[in-house]
Amino acid sequence: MDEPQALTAFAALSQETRLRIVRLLVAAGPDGLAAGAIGEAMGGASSSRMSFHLGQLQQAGLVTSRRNGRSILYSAAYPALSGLVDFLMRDCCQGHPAVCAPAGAAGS
Amino acid sequence: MDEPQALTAFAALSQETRLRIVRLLVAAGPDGLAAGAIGEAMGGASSSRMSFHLGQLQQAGLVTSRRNGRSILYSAAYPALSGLVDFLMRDCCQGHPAVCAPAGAAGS
DNA sequence: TCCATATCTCATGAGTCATTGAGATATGGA
DNA sequence: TCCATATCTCAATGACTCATGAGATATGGA
Repeated sequence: MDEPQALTAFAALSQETRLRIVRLLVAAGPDGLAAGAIGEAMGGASSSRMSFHLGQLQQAGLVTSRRNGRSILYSAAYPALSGLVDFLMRDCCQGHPAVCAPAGAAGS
Repeated sequence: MDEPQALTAFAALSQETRLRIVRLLVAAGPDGLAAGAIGEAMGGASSSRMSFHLGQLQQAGLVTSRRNGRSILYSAAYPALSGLVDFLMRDCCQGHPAVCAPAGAAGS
C-alpha cells in the first residue's frame, strides 16, 4: 500500500454510506452480498446510489465484485484493508511502536 | 474511536497535504514542529493554506497544538492515530483476525 | 422472442472542499 | 511604543462529491 492508494482508500472510507458498506461486507464474509441486498441494508438506497458508492469502493480496491446470475456479489478485499491498517501503523508508529500499537496487536 | 470520529479522521487523511503533514509530525516526535516549518516542508505552502489544513487535522483530533513564543507547535496525536488503527482493525477483522492482521501485529 | 429482475450509466443540481490573497491578531525585542 | 515575525481569519473562486431520476444493459425464465 503506497501513499496514493492509501489516499484513495481514506477518501473512500470517509463517506458514511461507504464506511457502512465496508463494515457490512466484512461482516458478511468472503461470500459477499448482492448489490441489491447492500442497498436494502443501507435503508433502501437507490440502485444508482449503490452503484456509485460500490464503484468508488471498488476503484479504491477495498471491495471486489463477481457476477452470480443476475446479481453482482460484492465482498470485502481483505488484503487491501490489512494493507491500509499496515500503512497507518507504519505512519503512526515510526520510531514509537510502544506508544501507538496498544490496541489490535497480538495479545489483547 | 466511534464511527463519526473515524469518518472525520478518514476525511482528514484523504487529502494529500494533510496526510503528509501527519506523517511529518509522527516522524517529528512528541516535540512537534512549528506551523511555518511544516509549511516549508510541504514545499513552501502559504500560511493560510497551512492554517486551514492544520485546523482540519486538529478538528479531526489527529494533531494537537501549543504555543511556544511566536510559533505554534503542532504534534501528532498518537492516541487518536492508534484509535483509528484500532477502529480499522475491528471493522476489518470482525471474525476474521487471521485473514486481516498479518502485517503490523506482534512479531514481524 | 418477450418479459421481469438486477445492476449500471449518464446528466443535472446542490452542497462541500481547497486554494488564494488581503488583512487581522498575538508575541517578542529594540 | 514601534516594528518584525508567526500565525490565524475571512471572502471569493474553481473544482470536486453526492443524490436523484431517467434510461440503458445484462441475465434468466416462460
